[in-house]
Order: sequence, then C-alpha cells, then structure tokens
Amino acid sequence: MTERRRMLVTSALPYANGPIHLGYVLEAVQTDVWVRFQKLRGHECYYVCADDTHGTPIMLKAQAEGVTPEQLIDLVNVEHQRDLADMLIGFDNFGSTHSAENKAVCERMYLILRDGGHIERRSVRQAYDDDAKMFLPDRYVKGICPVCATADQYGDSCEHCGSTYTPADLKSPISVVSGTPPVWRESEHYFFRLSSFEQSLNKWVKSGAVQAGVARKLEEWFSQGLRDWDISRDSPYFGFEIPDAPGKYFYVWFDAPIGYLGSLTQLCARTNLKFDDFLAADSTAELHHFIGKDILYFHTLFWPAVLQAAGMRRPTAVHAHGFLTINGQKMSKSRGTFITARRYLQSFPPEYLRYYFAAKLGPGIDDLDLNLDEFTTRLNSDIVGKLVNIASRCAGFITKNHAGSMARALPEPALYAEFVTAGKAIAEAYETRDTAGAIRDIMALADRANQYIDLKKPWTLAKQPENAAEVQAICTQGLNLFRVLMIYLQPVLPVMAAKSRHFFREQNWTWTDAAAPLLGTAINPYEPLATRLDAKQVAQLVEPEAPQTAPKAAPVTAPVSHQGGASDAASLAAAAAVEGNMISIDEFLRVDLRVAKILGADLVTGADKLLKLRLDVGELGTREIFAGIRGAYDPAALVGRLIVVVANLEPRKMRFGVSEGMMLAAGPGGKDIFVLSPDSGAAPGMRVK
RNA sequence: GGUGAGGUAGCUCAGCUGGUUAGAGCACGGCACUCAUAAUGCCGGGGUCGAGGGUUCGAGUCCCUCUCUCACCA
Repeated sequence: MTERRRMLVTSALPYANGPIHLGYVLEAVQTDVWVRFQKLRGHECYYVCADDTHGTPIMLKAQAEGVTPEQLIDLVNVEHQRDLADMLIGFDNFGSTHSAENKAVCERMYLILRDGGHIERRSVRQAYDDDAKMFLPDRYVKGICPVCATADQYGDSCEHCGSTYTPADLKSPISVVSGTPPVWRESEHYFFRLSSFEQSLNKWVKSGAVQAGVARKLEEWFSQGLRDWDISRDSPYFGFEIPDAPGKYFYVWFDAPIGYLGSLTQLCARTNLKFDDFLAADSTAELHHFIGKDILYFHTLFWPAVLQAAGMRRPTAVHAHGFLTINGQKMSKSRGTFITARRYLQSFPPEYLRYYFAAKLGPGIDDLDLNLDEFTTRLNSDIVGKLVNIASRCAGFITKNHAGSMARALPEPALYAEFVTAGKAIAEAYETRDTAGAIRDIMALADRANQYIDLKKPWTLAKQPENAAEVQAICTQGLNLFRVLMIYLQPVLPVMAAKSRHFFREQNWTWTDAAAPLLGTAINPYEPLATRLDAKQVAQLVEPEAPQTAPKAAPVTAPVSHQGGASDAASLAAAAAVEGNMISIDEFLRVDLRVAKILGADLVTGADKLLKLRLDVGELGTREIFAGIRGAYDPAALVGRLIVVVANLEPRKMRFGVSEGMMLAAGPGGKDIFVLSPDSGAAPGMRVK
C-alpha cells in the first residue's frame, strides 16, 4: 500500500427545511462508502457535514409555522442527525451552518477577501414586497413569461420555453409571499470578484479536480466568461450579518460551503486535529467534496475561488453524482415517490439500500434509478442467496462436527490467493468511486465460492466419518472466502461486517487482513446475517402512507434550544398545532386545480357508488377518473358539464381502472353530493386559484 | 433554446487505446443437488450493439448526419 494519506471529505449540506429523503441518502451513502473504504485502508480520513440553515425559505417556513428560525433548524437538525445515523452514515462531525464556529470562519474569510480587494459594492435593483417588507429572491416572484406568455412562471426562468430573465422582465409580477405586486428598489450589494479568478480556476479544473464530463461542462461557463457573484442579502434575512455592513447578510450560498469548515472547526475542537493542517495554502492533506450535479457551479467555481482568495488551499477534487429517480420517475411528492429516509427505515435495514446504491453507483454523473422490483431481487439474490449463503452452508459442519474449530490449513490455497489478488482491482474501483465495479467483482467471487462448495460437496463426504477432516477443510476454505468478501464489503455493509467479525471472533478488520486466512481458530455459531425482502412490502414504499390516527407526532427528542426555557416548548407546541391547520400559499399552489369538461360518464359494473368520467382538461389532455357520485347524479345529466378537478393528484389504481384525478364536490354522501362547477365562460384546462 | 450524457439480450448494466463465433447478473426454460434463509450448481433460448452513411484488411468500439431519452443552465 502507498503511504498514509490524510484527507477531509464532505457531503453537500442538506437544507434544513425538510426531512432527509432518499436522494440525499444516495449522496451520503456514496460519500460514506468512500470514507469507510479509506479508513479500512488505514488512511487518516475525516468526514464532516452540517445542516444548511440560512436563507429566505427557512425564514418564511419558520414564520409560517410560528416559530423562530433557530427553533425550526434545531428541530430539523435533530431529525437529520438521527436519520443519517440510522442510515449508518459515519460522520466524524455533523454541525450546522448556524453555529458560532461557522460564523467565526465566515467573518474571518470575508475580512481577508475584503482586505485583499476581492469584494466590490454595487447598487442592485431588486423586487421588494412592500406588504411583507422584504426583498424578494427571484424564485419568490411569479408572473407571465415575457417570451412565451406562459402564466405562473418564476422570476428567473420559464419552465415552458426555458428562457432566462430577471423578475423585472415578468409581465404582471406578483410576490409569492404576500400575493401583491412587487415594487422595485435599489439596494447596495456586496459582490465577490469571481471574474478575476477565471484563469486560475480554468487551470484548477483541468488539473483533474473534476470528472472529465464535468470539465467539459464547465468549459461552457468559462467560454461565457465568469460573472461576479452577489454574496449579500438585505434584512430581513436569516443568516449572518456581514461584519462591516449592518443590515446586510451573507447570502446562504456564501456561508454554506464555509459550513464544511465550521464543522471541521468543531471536529478540531474536540480532537487534536489542526484546522490549518487541512486548509493552509500549502496543506498536503486532501480535500474531497461529494455533491449532486445541480450544485456544480458553486463547488467548482465560487468555492475554489473563495478559498484561494482567502489564502487557503483549493479542493483536491469535487465529485459530482447524478440524481435519484424512483421507478424511473423523478422523486415527486404527488406521485408518492418522495420517499424519506425515515419512511424507508421504518420497514427496512439501512444496509439493503446502501448495498443497492453501491451496486449501481459509478464515477459519472448519470442519474441512478431505484427500481423497487430490482431492489428486491438484487438484495435477495446477491446478499442472501450468494453472499450470506456461503457462510450459512459451511458453518453448520464446523459447528456440529468439529466443535466450532476451523482447520489448520486451506485445501485450496490457490483459490484463496485468487480472492486476495482480486482485492487489488476492487480497491482500485472503490478508490475511483466505481463502487458498481467493485460490487460486480465481489459478487463474481461469491459465485466462485459457491461453485467451489458445490464441486466439493461436503454434505456427501460428511456421510462417511473418515472424511471428517476433509469436510472441515472444505468448510474452512468456504468460510475464509466469505471472510475476504465481507472485508471487501465492510465499507458498504458495516453492520453485517461487524456481525461477521463476531462470528469469526475477530475484533477489527483492515483491508490487509484479507491477505491471510484465519486458520485453526474457533468460530461462533452462525446466526442469519440478512433475511429476504418481500416484494409486496417493498412496493408499499411508494404507496400512500396509512392514515395516521394521531396528528403528526412531535419529535421524541426535544430540540436543544440555544435560549432554553419553558416558553420555547410552549411556542413549539403551539406551532405544531398551527402547523396542523394552516398551510402556506406555496403549499396551496402545489394543488393543481383545473376546470374540466365532462366528455362522458358511465356506470361502473360491480361498483354501486362509482361513475367513470372522461374529462377534457384542456392543455392537460383528457383524463379518466372515478368519482363516488353515482347515488346523486345520473350519468347522462353530467355530460357536457364543467367541473373542478385536482389535476396533480397521484393516479390511483382501483379495481376498475386507474383514476387520474379527483373532482371536487361537497356533501355528506349518498344522495347529498353537490358537484362544484365554475361560472360560464370558464374553459377546460384553466387553473383554479 | 444552449450545453452535456446516453441509446448493447425482457430488466440493470460491462465491453480498456478498433481485431477471433458480442458478455455478466436478474428474469425465463430444462436438468442436477439437498449443506444452506424455496438457497446452490450445470446446460439452454434470447441481441442485424437506436437509424443511415463513411474511414479501415477489419467497428458496438473512430468520423458525419439523423432520431429518441435523460440531465444541467449561476
């Protein structure tokens, strides 16, 4: 092995306005597997992360819930840490960007930037909500696209025609916060002079700091020339106030990556590590960032430039990965494919998902699909059928016939050597983040092990007492092959590896422990290391959650509040109650209500409450829905009527077909159902709001 | 729209700098086995490698055009 490397590794910071979902878990698993691999190899590797806690969305969410931003992020932090710990993500430190440590690093770096002449002040004209008394980020202004006239578009770009513009270009703009038209105000902003780093960044990018595909992509940004970066926001804003500028705050994207360093500072404070050993300009430590491809710009341009300007080293590498899709579709709350880590963990062991992700993760930025059927078969086949089976089929002979004692020599040292040799390629694959390749190789070895046992047939030999030694030898060989595989898989399956160590009565594994077989020692009785997945249960991950009898449960662990005191607890309880009833305008706008025209209405045989309706929903095309209104309406009388439907309700499979929406109606049921209809003039497809 | 990635067996993918009859796992069919969590082993069916053109003695692998999918756009 090469010399001992010292490295600092990060995952992107999860935003503190919602729960950890499987998309983030993908990133955390990729990073964690890599980190655990490095540690297993004997390198000095630290993994830090933090919650990303600042910015307008958090401020508004806290407002909507009637709590302070601090209370909100403390609550979320507890949940995030718990979810990620349960996913076996082994952070060396998980902090928050809203920490004293981070504030100190931010201010220190900013002052160096300022004194180095990298900060410039400019006046900016920006949308201002006079009602809410705040400046509006682009995404908080909506209006009609100035290019294609599509309604309801964000202030930065049009989802329909893709053109980009500023909020000032929108026709009939309104503030998402108050619903009133914004006014335009001048304000002084602080800019980081990114443009002056163009050359050195270009060099850095080409030095191998990013994947080849990413470098080509960045080429585009370089060719357009780098624009300076607005790092300030006006009050009210939840964040850190800029030291020499009262009422001005650091933009969340300025203090977020610095959050890596704030977290490192915390780690240093409780260990004997030194910050400068990792960050000084001449540091020989490695710095690796794992991120999603959506935040490349921040990590490959802003961040290295800021580090350089602050007199620090730049990242060794930024590793971007693709997005997670579920059953081939984007994660979406309305489709039920927005799966939180907590939801997954309620039913399944963390290592199953870790294994599945690892088996599909490559070094590129391709998206990765979580196909639930494949997940089931893959786990059952690879882990239970192949891997664990090796130990399971060998252990019995040793335990029953040989008092748990393994043989003193391997009958097939060449086969064992083959497994050891394969470790080189597997390590190389892990190192280059081709974990899919590593898993492929490992599973090929698992096949070899099963083939060997099948060929030797210890169960047949065991029928003749004189073959006892041979049976012991064969099973010792099998178990040792299994042991090698578990060492190789420890970065992915830390708990299963720990259980295997217990089985072999070993304390600790390093990568090189695979080189020498375990001979003449005793083993513990074999206990199942993994059980099979049930496809039906897995499918439930994307089905609507069972209705909860109790309102959303309060967090079990009380948040540690900065201020403390009973009033906090009380206001939180009040907030929770309010949360149950009130929704923000944003939440309401997520419900896509549309005017629809009934094209046809039919009785459904076998269902005495349902009618099958065929609807014209204008630009959304025709839909088929099932509505429980048969007791109140005659199908013929419905045809031609205009109604209101929820257009983005997830399709629901019923016994009679799929219902692609829901019509709005009032009343207790039976004969007393009253369908809502718009006044004349409304046309199918119009949005109701 | 711009840019990037990709279209290889039913599914998920591997095929390095072009070179013998294109591979693996899962799924499917058959046989064997019964130590193992209906696990395992052996055999088999199945692909004109998105389409067309070009370079070459030879292309899934290089070039061009087209087409489809996906992603990103401070």
